[in-house]
Amino acid sequence: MITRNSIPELPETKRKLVDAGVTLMRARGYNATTVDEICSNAGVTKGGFFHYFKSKDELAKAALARFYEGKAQDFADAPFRKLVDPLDRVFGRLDYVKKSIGGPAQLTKGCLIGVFAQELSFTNPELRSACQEALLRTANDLEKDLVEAKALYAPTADFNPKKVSLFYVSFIQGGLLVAKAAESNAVLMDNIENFRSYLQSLFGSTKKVGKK
Amino acid sequence: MITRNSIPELPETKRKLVDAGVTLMRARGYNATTVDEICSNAGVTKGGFFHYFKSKDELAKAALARFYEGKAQDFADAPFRKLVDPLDRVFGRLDYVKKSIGGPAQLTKGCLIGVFAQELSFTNPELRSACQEALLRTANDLEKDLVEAKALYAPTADFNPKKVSLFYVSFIQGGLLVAKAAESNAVLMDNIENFRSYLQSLFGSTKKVGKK
DNA sequence: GGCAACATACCAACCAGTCTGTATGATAAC
DNA sequence: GTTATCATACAGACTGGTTGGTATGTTGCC
Repeated sequence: MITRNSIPELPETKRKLVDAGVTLMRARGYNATTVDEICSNAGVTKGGFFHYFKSKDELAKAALARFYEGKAQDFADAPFRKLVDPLDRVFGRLDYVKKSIGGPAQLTKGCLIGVFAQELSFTNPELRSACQEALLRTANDLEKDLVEAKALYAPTADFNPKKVSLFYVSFIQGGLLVAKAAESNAVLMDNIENFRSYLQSLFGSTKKVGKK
Repeated sequence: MITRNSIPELPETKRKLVDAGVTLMRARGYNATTVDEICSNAGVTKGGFFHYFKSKDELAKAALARFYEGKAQDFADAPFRKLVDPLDRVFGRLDYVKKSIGGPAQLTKGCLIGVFAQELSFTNPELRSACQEALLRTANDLEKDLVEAKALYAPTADFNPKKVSLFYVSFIQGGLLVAKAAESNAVLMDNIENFRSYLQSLFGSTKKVGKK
């Protein structure tokens, strides 16, 4: 379960531990990140850590939740949300993702959800399930706009908004992975443009495309 | 560097160790797989392991190479290679991937390249680079057919075969990741169909599509 | 007899988690 | 308003198990 309302009132120390966990585990993964590292990174000692978390595992759950909530919040507040046309929101989302990734030069730090899904799915059922939920919610977020846009502009078109949304989540996650290996975000940028082009073909040329 | 010609003549014991490494690390990742596990899985003791490998790290490199070579061999031998029409080969590849994944029910064990890329890119430069090379080669394999097909059927079309190939690698890797988290291959299957649909839009309706 | 191909025992480092201690602030008693 | 009580929030030393790697055999083949 990803609990909302967990953001507002975290003790300072606990929040620092979670943040350190997010940062370190994004880069090194779960197993390669030690509790001691998290502690020193957060400026806390072991006593502090285990005062707030029963185990390393539990911190990982908190880190995943915090990471997801943070991203969800970013997207909830993003400018493209205010667009009235659903298809504008779809393309606006792509623009927003591109912008938040930064230029091809800037290194992306990776997605904690993807990291955990890859590393822990076969060994940690709880975290696997949490990753699944986070990924599905991300897809669902796009799906809503896609359903609306389809009803409005291409009601008879032969595509499934849910599947297209999962396709979106897939190439983003895969793009992040390839970007890590290639030490370049160029792939991610290009992927988004390919997806944009695909969406344009699905919606015909009924609408103007996203800018830039 | 991924060395070819490493497949033919491996000592039986060494081969078993590498195979065990591939199997275990595909599921659990690098850090969560212990040398002892690999040994017992291969029916060898520690002495045997360190007789053939200087370190766990070196086995991982061998495992990655073997995994890639195996996959490359599969694709090199696949029936779609014999098709004379490049666009047929492109769609034939998609059919082949679908078939080798199996039905949505069957669980995919994941791609070692993706696992290593995710887990080790920031901590192990050598393996990161090896993953990059493996991913790029995979993309390049499709790219060749795509270039030919474009020259033949859509020479003026506005798409970049290299970028489309990396898009392909991305959604496959991302699809595998999501499939792990969701414990279902359905996403992968759907992704391939979406990509097929995208390719059809890129090539217009000039050619028949790949068969089911 | 010498070397490759292992087996077995062993070790030192590491690491998640524990235990005990202490500082601080709230609360209650008087 | 001062002291006793207690809980929270940590600090820091410690531990037991794990793990990558080593050192020392032993066996069979050329």
